[in-house]
Amino acid sequence: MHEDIDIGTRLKKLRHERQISQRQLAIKSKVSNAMISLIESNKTNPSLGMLKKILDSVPISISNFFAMEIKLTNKVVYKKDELTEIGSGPISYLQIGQNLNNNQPQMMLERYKPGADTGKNMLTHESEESGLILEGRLELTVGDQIYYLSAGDAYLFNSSVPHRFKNPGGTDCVLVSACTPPSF
Amino acid sequence: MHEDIDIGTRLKKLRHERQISQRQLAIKSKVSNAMISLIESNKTNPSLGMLKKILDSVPISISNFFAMEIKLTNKVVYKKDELTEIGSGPISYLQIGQNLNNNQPQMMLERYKPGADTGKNMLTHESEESGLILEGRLELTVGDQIYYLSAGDAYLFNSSVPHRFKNPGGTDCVLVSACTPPSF
DNA sequence: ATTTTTTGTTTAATATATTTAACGTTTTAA
DNA sequence: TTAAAACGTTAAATATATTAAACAAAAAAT
Repeated sequence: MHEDIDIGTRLKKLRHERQISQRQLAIKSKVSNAMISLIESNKTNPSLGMLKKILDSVPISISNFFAMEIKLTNKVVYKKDELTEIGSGPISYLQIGQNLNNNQPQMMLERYKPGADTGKNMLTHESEESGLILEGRLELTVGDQIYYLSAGDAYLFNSSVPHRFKNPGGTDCVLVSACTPPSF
Repeated sequence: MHEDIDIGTRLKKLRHERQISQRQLAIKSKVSNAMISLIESNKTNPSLGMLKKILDSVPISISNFFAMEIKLTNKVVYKKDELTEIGSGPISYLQIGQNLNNNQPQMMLERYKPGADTGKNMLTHESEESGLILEGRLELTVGDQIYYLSAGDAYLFNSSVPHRFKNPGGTDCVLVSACTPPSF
């Protein structure tokens, strides 16, 4: 159900990156060095005020501290045929990159065949998403509103609002989208 | 020096968005309702385990909870001629949306005239950026590497690495890009 | 070689987060 | 128009985070 977070290794990693000792960090943040030790070994469940005091001295924001991820790849360019297909059937999603981090935009080249539809049970996820139509027409439902877009038009909305994509036309609908953080 | 964070109103706002009462939230997250009340009125300094237990039941990540911003607009669709031009001269940047929040992808339709160049002093900012070429050719420099891309090709890299865009061809280069968080 | 610092860990003392149980107020049902 | 349920707040009980102080091990200094 509720798994606890390993803030210990997170903090230790951050501290090692900055190359400072527990005691140095303790002094900078005006906290006991014992506290740093206990947190790093996950022997305590620190309060937010405590964590903030420490992170403020680094400095790094709480948000970024928890978004902090390990760099995996140094690949930059993905040739036309190197995009990874993560869709199937009447909807194709060609994603730029693989194993995306939480702070990266998930950019995709999407193709909807005539009539293709994400379905009547609406999509919701914790992201912000944006897109721009390249070819064809798109029927976009966001909340209780229905919009019709054609080539050149664009959208931007919070994905926690229920939404749906459909190609109402007789030709393929092609669009480029970006989603932050990645939705799947 | 160290200012404390107002997680009280943050949580209250989140709870109101989801339209649930303190007690309902308390039950969902298996926490006492008193705790929710105390947190929302900033009368206590909750532990991270406590906060996570609550946020897990919403659900929302700690990172996003602290990145959470006030919604400014409910505009969803931007027609072809409603994109906002934020470039000038030989490079055109048509941005989707205005006054973007920190957690939104900044998506742009970019057009580089022949020879257009972001300049030899490289760009660096704290973001992740991605793009896909629609027309023409692009010379992309990231770190000490130079790449050549044509229609259909794409890129994805960390913007803190110095980078540069140039159109080396004789025709316009058009691409769609996404940057998280927005770089300007 | 032997202090002298600096490292990270641990224990007991104490400060405070969290719960349980009660409170008064407002909303919903009958 | 009274009863019952749900709302958010508060006080005392208790569980636990945090500190101060002492610990052994390793690194640096003399």
